[in-house]
Amino acid sequence: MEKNSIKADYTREEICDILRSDLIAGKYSHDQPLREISLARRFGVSRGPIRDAFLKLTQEGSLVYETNRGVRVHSAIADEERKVMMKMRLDLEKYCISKYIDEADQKDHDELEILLERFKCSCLRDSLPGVAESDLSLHRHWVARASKNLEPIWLGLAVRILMKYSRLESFEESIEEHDNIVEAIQVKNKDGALKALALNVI
Amino acid sequence: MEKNSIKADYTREEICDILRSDLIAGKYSHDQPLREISLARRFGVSRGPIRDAFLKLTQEGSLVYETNRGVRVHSAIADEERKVMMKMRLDLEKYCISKYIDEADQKDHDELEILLERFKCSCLRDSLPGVAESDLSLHRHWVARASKNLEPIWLGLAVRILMKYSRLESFEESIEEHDNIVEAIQVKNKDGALKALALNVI
DNA sequence: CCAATAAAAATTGTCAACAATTTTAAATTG
DNA sequence: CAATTTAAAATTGTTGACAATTTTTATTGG
Repeated sequence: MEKNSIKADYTREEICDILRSDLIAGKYSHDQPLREISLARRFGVSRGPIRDAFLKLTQEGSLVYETNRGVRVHSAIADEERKVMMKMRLDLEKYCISKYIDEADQKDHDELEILLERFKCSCLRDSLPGVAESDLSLHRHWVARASKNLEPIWLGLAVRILMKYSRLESFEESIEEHDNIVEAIQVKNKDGALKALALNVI
Repeated sequence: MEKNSIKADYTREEICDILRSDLIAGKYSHDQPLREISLARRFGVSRGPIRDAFLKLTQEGSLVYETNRGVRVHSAIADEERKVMMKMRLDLEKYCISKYIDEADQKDHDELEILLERFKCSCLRDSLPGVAESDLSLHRHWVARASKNLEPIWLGLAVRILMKYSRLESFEESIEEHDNIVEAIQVKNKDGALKALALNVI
């Protein structure tokens, strides 16, 4: 019944993704330490894969690591820092969407539609963890398709930005914003897509 | 005699830093795989710490990881991607220098001077690995002092940018550029520092 | 009762062994 | 000889054990 008590065997990547969406959803409070052993039990693996996931999330910036003391949730970012990050993320994602419009094929468009649908479902039915995860997946789709090089950089920005203001969003507004972005992409309207993106990201 | 045959016990962080500067210096060719066992022997540790370092460098973007196949050196970034990254890095570092000028105390300025001196020595005496490493350390100083949150993001950008064009730089020019940046910082001349930075980073 | 010290518990750091997978080399077949 | 199959080697994935460190608890002395 309880999600966390499922004892399937998870891979490193799955563990990392699950922890990331937990963090975005605010499931752990700021500065709270994460323990290797308890998470190892939760995911039914040994400490190795947990440590791997910690390292990745540390590099992304959502966790902080101190020698011999393990990791804890990063403290909240300041408004000024958030503004810098937003600007960087917007620049990056603009470039990616522009490239995506040029290069995406039918298969990409199909996947895009599925991800958009999944995001809408999450907004209507799920609670925050699901919404955060599907929002990230949707944006990640065009970023990853445009540039595998920029993807990890984008992810680090997006996660930290989401961690701060994940609570207050109006879901209906968010659905409309994403509808506008995807619609513009589908008709290859670059200007429209970039403007819609700017409204959503800032 | 040979650097790589030294068998001291290195920590995870040291291994990560050494590998990073090796990568920046172009010591490994593109798409070349890095093997856990041979590096474990080189650093006199077991595979665990090597794996940790691989994960960090993968997240930064200089290595690529594939399941059951390990890591290999990332292929070179395209010019367009590099331009996007440069813009992001410049924005980020401008914010950091501006904040650094406001907040740095005497101890910071002392450290800054030492790092600048070390960079100059590297330019005059060392080969590329040393220059890349001390260049990164110098910039990292004001970034880390201004924001621990932005530091990992900056590092990811700086490393990828350095990896592409690390061979052709003129060292004398680079010394002058960094002299100008640090001098402006020391007299708290924000405009001058930001302009000097823009000349160095772009 | 409080502070300082000492013992115990909890946690992280590292390692070596084994399992699973991939790559390379050898053998087989047409 | 080339293509396929099979066996061997190399490499990564995971685990449990033990060492080193940190944190918590218990003890002691004033």
